[in-house]
Amino acid sequence: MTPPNNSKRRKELVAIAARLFYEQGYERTTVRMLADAMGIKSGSLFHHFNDKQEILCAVIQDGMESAMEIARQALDGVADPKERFLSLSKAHLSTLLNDRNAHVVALYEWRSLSDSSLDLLIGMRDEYENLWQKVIDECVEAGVLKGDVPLIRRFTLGALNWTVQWYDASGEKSSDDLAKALAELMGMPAS
Amino acid sequence: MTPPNNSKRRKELVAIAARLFYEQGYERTTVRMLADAMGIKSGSLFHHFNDKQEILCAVIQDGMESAMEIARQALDGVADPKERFLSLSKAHLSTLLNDRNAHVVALYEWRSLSDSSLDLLIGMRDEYENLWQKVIDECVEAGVLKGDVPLIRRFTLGALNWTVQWYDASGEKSSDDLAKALAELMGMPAS
DNA sequence: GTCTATAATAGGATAGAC
DNA sequence: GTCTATCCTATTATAGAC
Repeated sequence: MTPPNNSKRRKELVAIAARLFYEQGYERTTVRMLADAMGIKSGSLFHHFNDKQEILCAVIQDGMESAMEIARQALDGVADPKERFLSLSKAHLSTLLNDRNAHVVALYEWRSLSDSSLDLLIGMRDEYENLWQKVIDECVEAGVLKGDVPLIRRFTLGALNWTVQWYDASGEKSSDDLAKALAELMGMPAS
Repeated sequence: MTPPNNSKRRKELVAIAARLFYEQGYERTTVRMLADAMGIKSGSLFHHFNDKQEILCAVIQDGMESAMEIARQALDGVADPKERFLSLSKAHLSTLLNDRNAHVVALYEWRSLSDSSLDLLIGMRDEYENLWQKVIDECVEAGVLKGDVPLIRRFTLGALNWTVQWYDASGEKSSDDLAKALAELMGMPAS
């Protein structure tokens, strides 16, 4: 039987898998590659996970959880709608661009999940999007943004999520710089 | 030997491949699936293409070419910077959301290309991005947008490209509606 | 919890006839 | 240009010993 889902060892293995899935994509990463990176043989992998897809599910769960946690922290104690939007954007980009891996996988590899994994994770995704929805709602109510809130949320997350495709961590701009630039583009210059 | 790259038959096959790659992703699509959809046996596929990856390259080439053509048409005869931006956005979303397939594959499956295919295609991508760069440049010069132009281009294309992940063609909003909404969000309401 | 060994199959690609 | 037949390897997953 596989061990409990919250074992420390499993967490480590999931983090390693996240890195490989991030670097090469889920489908191109074989269980042998995973086992190698984990320092075990491929047969041993199946002591921790029932199948390959379950590893992906665990990675995505991990990515969503940490994104959620960092997002909540970022909003904690911040009251001004513009500031909340900026802080949430910084948190989002931070998980994507600095601590790359799990959150990126969570955004880009949904297609490879089984239906039952999808059921498990879709609630977490909705929860995260609701956080954004509320913050944008506050901005609209405060008059610093205008338009259809779900649409603004989707455009914003699109602009942010796409940074994964082009951002160069060794370049001049920090992920915080990007967040600021996006807020400015949307008519919310730093006050 | 494989036939010339511009044969009509090959174009048809590439379009079919584009649909499958769009629906399931490149890695999850097998050459047998491709052959089935094309109405031939898998062995026959290799009369038209040297290997699977070459099919992807052809699909992406196709996607970039048609996106480029539609973009040029959209800008033709339009002078006002704001109008040009809107028109280009509409064209981009139209190739992504209505005539889904090749352009979507072109955006999302770069990772699976071989180095030599990459060399071939990277120039086309740059050309397309340059088109956007110029239009945004014009907007900045006209004072309707402000900020770092490459950054604005990337955020804009991110917001647009991400629509693939959530857009529902059977919903109320057309792809043109989305383009308008984004322009408004960026402080360029229809005049 | 990890190992070795291996089963079972799927996947990309080729050869040669028609 | 397509078919049949098939090769060859990679891949996921299992079984049983330690």
